[in-house]
Amino acid sequence: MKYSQATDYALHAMLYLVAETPDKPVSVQLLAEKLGVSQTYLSKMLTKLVKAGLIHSVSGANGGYKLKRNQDDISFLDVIQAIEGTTSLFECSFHHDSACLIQQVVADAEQQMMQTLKSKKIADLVAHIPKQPHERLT
Amino acid sequence: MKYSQATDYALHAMLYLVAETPDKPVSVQLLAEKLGVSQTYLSKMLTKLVKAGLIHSVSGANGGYKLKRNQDDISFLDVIQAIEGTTSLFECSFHHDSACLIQQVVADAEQQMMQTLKSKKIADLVAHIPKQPHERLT
DNA sequence: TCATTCACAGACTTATCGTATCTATAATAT
DNA sequence: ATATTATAGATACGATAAGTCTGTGAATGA
Ligand code: SF4
Ligand code: SF4
Repeated sequence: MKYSQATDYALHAMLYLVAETPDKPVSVQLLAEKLGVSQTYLSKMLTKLVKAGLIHSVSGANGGYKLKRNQDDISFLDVIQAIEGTTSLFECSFHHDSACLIQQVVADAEQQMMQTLKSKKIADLVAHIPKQPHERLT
Repeated sequence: MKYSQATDYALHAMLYLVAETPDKPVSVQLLAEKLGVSQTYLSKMLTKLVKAGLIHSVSGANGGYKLKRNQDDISFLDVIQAIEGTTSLFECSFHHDSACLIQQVVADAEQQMMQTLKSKKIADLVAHIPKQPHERLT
């Protein structure tokens, strides 16, 4: 059970967007180059981020992506949920008259994690971005 | 991103084991019947629980499974990790000289969840077990 | 001792989902 | 108009989850 690699890409892309100039859009071509991933694939994730209202897209020449909200407003949770969705980690596959307590327990725990992820903002790591392009491990 | 259905089965099986008599082993046949799942498939998960040291298996006639440790000692986290494994939720697929902060943030959050799951014991829900066999939703 | 009952292991099939590519279309700047 | 860029859809591939089948070996009890 793991977050998808797409989430990894999205988080890194957001990191670059936060670090870049606040106004001028950044093309997917540049981002893909920095991350060492194909443009078409990365654009899928960026589109999800757009639909989640985190970033804004500009079509046409000199277009690209830029932040939509205030950068201090964008949390890890926002990005992760934009990619992974918001369905809860555990859903009981049974049913009967009373409510499901196992599900309740796991949901509580997941809430703890979400709380933390919500408090951490992407902008918190902005100083951390490496100068060189990323190198893939796998 | 979801826990596997196997985790669902395992949690419910543990619930039954905790509720049953403390000493006499329960056969996989009975458990499978209660949960409405095939014996061979359920036994895979029970074997994982055995290897994780949570339950004990007794071969031969009148055999089955019974708890190994003190029942108050078995947490949700124990069961979940026995099935899902212990690899962390997020692993950065890149590398460079400095340490990975994104990974750190997510790991911290995951730790929060694990903390909660560790504090919740299976035995806490023992009064909750339904009399009737489970009915599958999907 | 012998047959029965059980857990256990491995091979195997199938379905589902993540990963990735390709292509076509629509929007915009020059 | 043309080049540039995002967006959508179709498609292919691989990995993992879900589930079945079969055989093996251990304990029981008759
Ligand atoms: S978790 Fe509890 S409520 Fe949900 S199906 Fe199992 S026993 Fe019923
Ligand atoms: S250290 Fe930070 S920037 Fe570098 S790969 Fe890990 S998450 Fe990405």
